[in-house]
Amino acid sequence: MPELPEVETVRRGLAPHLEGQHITRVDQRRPDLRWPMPTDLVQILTGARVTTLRRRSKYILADLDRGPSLLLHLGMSGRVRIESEPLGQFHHDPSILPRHDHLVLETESGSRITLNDARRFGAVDLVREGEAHPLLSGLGPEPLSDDFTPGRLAAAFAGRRAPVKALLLDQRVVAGLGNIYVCEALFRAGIHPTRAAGRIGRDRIAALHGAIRDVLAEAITAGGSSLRDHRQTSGELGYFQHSFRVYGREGLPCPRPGCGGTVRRIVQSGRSTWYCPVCQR
DNA sequence: ATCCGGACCTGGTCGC
DNA sequence: TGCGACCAGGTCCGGA
Repeated sequence: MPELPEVETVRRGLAPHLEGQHITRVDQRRPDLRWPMPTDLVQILTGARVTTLRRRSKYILADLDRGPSLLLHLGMSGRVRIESEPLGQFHHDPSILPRHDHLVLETESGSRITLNDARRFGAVDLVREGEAHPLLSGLGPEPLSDDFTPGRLAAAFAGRRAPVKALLLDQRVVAGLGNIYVCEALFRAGIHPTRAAGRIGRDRIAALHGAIRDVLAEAITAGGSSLRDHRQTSGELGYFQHSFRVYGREGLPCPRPGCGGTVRRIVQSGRSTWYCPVCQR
């Protein structure tokens, strides 16, 4: 489900409940999600203190005061639930069925953190110190960091005949984008999603670079608003879904003033793409 | 090397 | 109300 902004929102929601806290109890309810969880997961986590919660791409990393870091990925349907009330008194969201609660952490301050993932495309793993973890080692630059530059994007696009949409979904090119924010960034940059990446001019790549940063930053801000309102800490889309300009808006008018186009949906390598055929070229 | 389609899962929605 | 078809925010893998 979650792309970079949703994962960042989950991280921010989780941080006050985890950072500095000892994990007092761990309940692992199945051996695997997409892959097997480490056999020593419960042993490593129980009694450990979380020092820092970080995010890399769509992964949340909890550094521990002992040994490895905990790695979480929410896949398509992963959610995190935070409960501070004792069991039994908590009136939880009925849309999150306890049926798919796979991992539960309790902290010394009494928070209970539950990973729920119906489709089980998510992942839980440990990253040993100094290890080049296979899920992390191939990742491209963090889009909101200084590592992500127009030049680097241009270099990744050079000579490539694949549609620009496919390359933006490739986590080796830039990390953290998914279907939604790729559609939204291409719309903002006025670039047609089927255009061969290698045939986009430098100025338009620079515009795309800016659009990627803008849309992610705005979505994170909106996620933060959701957090302050206690609307969502779980990985669901926050307020920003009301700001989508093309995603999911087939048949609606293009929001660009004066454009007059109609948002279209096509399918590219099995996934829906929404765009405006008039102002995206 | 690059590109694409299929695979992994469950649940929600829509049309009949 | 029931049932099948189709769709979904990710990403790894294998074959062309």
